[in-house]
Amino acid sequence: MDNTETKIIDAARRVFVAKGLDGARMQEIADEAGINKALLHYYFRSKQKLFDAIFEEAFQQFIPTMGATIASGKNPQEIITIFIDAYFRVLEQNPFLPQFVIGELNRDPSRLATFMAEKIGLTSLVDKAMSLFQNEGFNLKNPQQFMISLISMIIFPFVAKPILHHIIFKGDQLLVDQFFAERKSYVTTSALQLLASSLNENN
Amino acid sequence: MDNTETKIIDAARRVFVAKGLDGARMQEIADEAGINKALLHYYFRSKQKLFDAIFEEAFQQFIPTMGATIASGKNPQEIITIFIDAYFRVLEQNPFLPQFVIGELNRDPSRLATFMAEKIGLTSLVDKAMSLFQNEGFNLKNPQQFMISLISMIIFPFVAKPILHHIIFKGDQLLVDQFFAERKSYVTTSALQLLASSLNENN
DNA sequence: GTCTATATGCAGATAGAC
DNA sequence: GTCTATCTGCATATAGAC
Repeated sequence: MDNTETKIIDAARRVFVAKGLDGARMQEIADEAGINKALLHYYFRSKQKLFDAIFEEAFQQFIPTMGATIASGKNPQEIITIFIDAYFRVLEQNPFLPQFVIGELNRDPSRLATFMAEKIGLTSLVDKAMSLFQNEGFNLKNPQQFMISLISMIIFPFVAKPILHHIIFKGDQLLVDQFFAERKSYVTTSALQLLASSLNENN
Repeated sequence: MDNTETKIIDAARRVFVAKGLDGARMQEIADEAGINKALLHYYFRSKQKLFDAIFEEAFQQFIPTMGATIASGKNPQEIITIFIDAYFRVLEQNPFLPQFVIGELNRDPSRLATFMAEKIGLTSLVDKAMSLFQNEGFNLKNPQQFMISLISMIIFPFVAKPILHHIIFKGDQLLVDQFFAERKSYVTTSALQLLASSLNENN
C-alpha cells in the first residue's frame, strides 16, 4: 500500500518513536510523509489522535505473542526458548520500540489503565505464563521474579543501547553488533541455568 | 539550604524527571519553586541550561559508585553483593532516575559523546569491573554479557514499573511493594548462581 | 534579587481555494 | 483529497520598575 494514510502512519511512526509525543513536530511528520501539515489534520483530527494510533500499534507489538507461545503446550524449557526467540525477532526488527512504549507509559501511566480495560485477555495470559513455572516439577517460589528477570535481560539492552555503545563498548559499533548477535543465546542459556538452579535448591 | 537557587534546582528536578525536557514547562517549575518565570532565567539563562544542570546531576547518581565498590578489593562474589546493594540503595531513593536518564539519552545520544570526553575515568572503571570476572578462577567467556544481565535485572523493573503495576500485578500496590522489597535478594542470588554455573561449564 | 508586563517565535489547528 | 495562507494560543525569553 502506498496511499496517503499509509505514508502518514509510516512517517508518524518514525518521528514519534524517535522523539516521543512532546518532542515530535507535525511539520516534521508532514515532511517525512512528503505532504503538508493540513493533510495530517484532514486524516487525523489532532496530533493526539495521530499519536494514539501509533502508540496502540506499538503497544500491541511490544507485548509479544505470549499467547501463541504458551498455547504451543511444550514444557517450560522449550517454552522459554521459544519465548526468547520470538521476543528477539520482534526487537531486532524494532530496536527502538521498547524505549518508546516504556517512555510514554512513564510520562502518562493513566494510558495503561484504559488500555487494560480493553485487553482483559492479556492479564490472564500473564497468569498462565506464571503458573507454568509452578507446574511440572518447577515449583518456583517466585515465578514473577524469575519472569521479570527474563524479560529484563531481553529488553533492557535495547533500552540502554546508548549507554552500552558509549560506556561499555566505547563507541565501537562492531563490538555492539557482536554483543547483540550473541545476546539471544546468552540469555537463553542463563534463563535455563536459573531454572535449573532453583530446582537444585528445592524452591 | 533554602535559598532561591536550591529551591529552583529541587523544583526543576521534580518536573524534568517527571516530564522530560520537552514535556516540562518553565511555568510549572516556577510554580513548584514558589517564584516566577523571570527569576528562572535570572539564575539559569535558558531552559536548556537549567536542564543540563539537572541532567548532569542525575547522570552522576545513575552511574553508581562503581569505583568505590571495586576499590574495596574483595573477591567477585563479595563485590557483586556490594555492587547490587549500592545500586538498590540509590534506586530505592530515586526510583524515577533510570527512566529519566535513559529516556533523555535516547532522545539525544550526542549528549553522551560530550559527557564521555569529560569523564575518561569512567570507562576505565568499567574495564576494571569486567576484568574482575576474568581473574581468580572466573574466566568468563563473556564478562560483558554477564555484567549487562546483572545491570538489566537491577534497573529494568524500575523503568518498567507501570507495566509491572498494571499488567503483572493488576494494580495491586501491595504486590508491587512486596516485589521490590524482595528484588534485591533475588537478584543477588541469581547473579551468584549464574557465576557458579559458568564455572561448572568451564567457560 | 524579585517582580509585572511584554516581546518574539513557533506549533497545532482551521479556512477556503482548487 | 490536497494545497496555501492564516488564526490562535502558548512557551521561552527579555525589558524594565522596584
